[in-house]
Amino acid sequence: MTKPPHPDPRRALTLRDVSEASGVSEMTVSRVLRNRGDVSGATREKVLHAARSLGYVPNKIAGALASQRVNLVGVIIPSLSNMVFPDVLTGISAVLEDTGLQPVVGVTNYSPDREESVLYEMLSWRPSGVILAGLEHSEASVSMLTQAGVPAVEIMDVDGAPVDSAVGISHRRAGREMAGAIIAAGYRRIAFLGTMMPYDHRARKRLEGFEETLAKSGLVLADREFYTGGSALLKGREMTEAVLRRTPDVDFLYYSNDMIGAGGLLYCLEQGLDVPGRMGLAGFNNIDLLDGLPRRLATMDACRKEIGRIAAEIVSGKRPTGQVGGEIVELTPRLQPGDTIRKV
Amino acid sequence: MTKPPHPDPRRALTLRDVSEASGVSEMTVSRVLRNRGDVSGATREKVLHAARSLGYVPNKIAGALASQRVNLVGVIIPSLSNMVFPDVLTGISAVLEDTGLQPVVGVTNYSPDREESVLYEMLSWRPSGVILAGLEHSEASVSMLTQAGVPAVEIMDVDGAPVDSAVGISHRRAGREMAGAIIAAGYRRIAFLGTMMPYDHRARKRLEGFEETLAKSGLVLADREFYTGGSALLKGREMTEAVLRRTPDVDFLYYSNDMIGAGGLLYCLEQGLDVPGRMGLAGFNNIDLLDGLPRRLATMDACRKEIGRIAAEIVSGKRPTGQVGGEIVELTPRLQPGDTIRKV
DNA sequence: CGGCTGTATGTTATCGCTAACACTTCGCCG
DNA sequence: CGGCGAAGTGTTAGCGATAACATACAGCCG
Repeated sequence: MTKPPHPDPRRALTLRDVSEASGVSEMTVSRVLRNRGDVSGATREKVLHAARSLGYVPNKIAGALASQRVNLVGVIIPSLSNMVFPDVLTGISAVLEDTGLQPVVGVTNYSPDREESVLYEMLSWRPSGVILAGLEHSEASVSMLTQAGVPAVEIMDVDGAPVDSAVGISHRRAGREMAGAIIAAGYRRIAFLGTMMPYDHRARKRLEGFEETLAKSGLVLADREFYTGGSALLKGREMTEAVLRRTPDVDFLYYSNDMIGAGGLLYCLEQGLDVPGRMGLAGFNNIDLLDGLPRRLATMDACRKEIGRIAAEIVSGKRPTGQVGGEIVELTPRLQPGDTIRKV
Repeated sequence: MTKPPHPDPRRALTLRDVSEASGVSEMTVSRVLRNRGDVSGATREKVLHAARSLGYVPNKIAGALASQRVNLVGVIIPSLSNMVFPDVLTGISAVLEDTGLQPVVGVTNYSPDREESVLYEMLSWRPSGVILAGLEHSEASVSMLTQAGVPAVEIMDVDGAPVDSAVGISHRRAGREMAGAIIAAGYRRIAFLGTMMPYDHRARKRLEGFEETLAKSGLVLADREFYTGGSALLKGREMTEAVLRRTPDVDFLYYSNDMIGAGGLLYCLEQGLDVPGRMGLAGFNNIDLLDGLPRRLATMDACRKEIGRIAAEIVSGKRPTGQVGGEIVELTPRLQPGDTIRKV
């Protein structure tokens, strides 16, 4: 059997193949492909041509092992179907794009155990940074993060102590401010409708802040309703119906997210309720979807893209930070009164 | 300076650290951590204890290089904000979970150039398979895929020739069937509202199939309207308003996706139009959101989870396929008439 | 009790690439 | 015109793990 023009096609190409095809050393090929060091124009052309015509794709595994550098950033979030996280990812990608870093996404489904294993898996690839949602993590996760020796940014929340850096808003404060606005508008029989998830700490903190401010005005929640899973829009409807049946005199519905809020709003409008006169509504997150609703739901912007951007700046060392350790960036959520709270 | 109990904490731990801490060879540690080969119970315990107490996280980069095996599967999709792709990912993850493989997601924003660079980046990590949306790719992408020597599954679409395997539905057929149902219900002045994106090939194919069937009944589109970017729900409203103003006598609105369809539906109901009597509507995808709408939009299920599942089975070699090369799996989209098409 | 089998462990040689340094040529200056 | 710096290229030695083979030590049989 004679030597074929291309060696065994099942074997992946290596630097050596390119080096042989172009008549220079592997090192020079490596330099050309990474744009590093001095290489003459003629050699560069030769090498690039050979690499392209062979269809060579560098092996980053070997490269990373040799250089002890990995251009990946782990991003760990609870869910993709939440609308919220794609926005954060957009912010992250926008910044990372011109740093040579690349985000790798892991999803936990709000489970601390899954978070731990996703984190373990990610760290085993030795990323140059990690961004993860929330401040609550298993003990093992925290110790992995500190051991890892790379920047870790906890995002979305600042109510607590981060392992390293944190970027987010205070959900307690968001809850308090929303309660304040609702009370100021004159509503008094207020119900909460939200997720059941024991691990949605941010929704929990918003509720805590919310009730705290109600209490200061001598109020307590008139009713509360929780859900898990399913189409959020539909759940919003169903929960709203349940609350209105059970507690007909409520005058305000505070939802833990915009999606169920939108469902509730559609339901109220169908029922012919006077919104915001007889009934006020508010959600949380300021998702795009709201723009298309018959009426703009009151909500609070969670600064999602901004959070992503800043987190990415921190992991990529782009931030003009003087300090050695982590930094905490608290953003301010903006109340969007929309059309579902009475004007004062 | 004396030797500290733990060596330089900035240096990441290696097998050697664990091996020294437990008094066995690196090889034995490696065997324990991978559950491979025969290791005595006593040694296993010793090693596991040492690894845990040190907080050792294996270096998969080195492992992958040595074993020439990478437990990653690249998944390349156009967008995360589309609602569609998270479902596909769910299907993929569900299957991969018990194969030891892990999906890594890349997003192209419907740009062939970005697709090419995302693919290049992924292949440079030598994944054990690639799943990517659509059958249309740049020449370079196709050649990378064939060269890579790993299973490649093109998903969502089967109208065309795949590089290796394909799993999806025929969008031409979906368009034809929807047109058939609409005509059968007696609608005649039909408009199309959809994405402008030149690279949304699947929407294009649906429209082609749709017009084809219209033509067979001697019909042509009464109007068409396109959009790019923005909140899809809002765009659906705006486009619908534009069409109704421009062509008041249309009696059916066919949307390229459910989200804009939902916006259109809300608009029509607000205008007090008789749906589905005076005006019929249909979308595409059967997204969850529809469950919460005042009326159920007619749509067609794109079998998203199923597609993800089967694609994952193919890349993981779980499929009882006899053939050597790729296989093509065509799923059948199901028409969901909902409440926005007249019953015949 | 020699030799054989099998279990439990250690040794050696990569995997494909890059850091660090060594080595040529030049050109240019004193 | 000898020497020195810079530009361009090559050589060597790992990076941290695993495959494949080698070894050690039981137990067991004829």
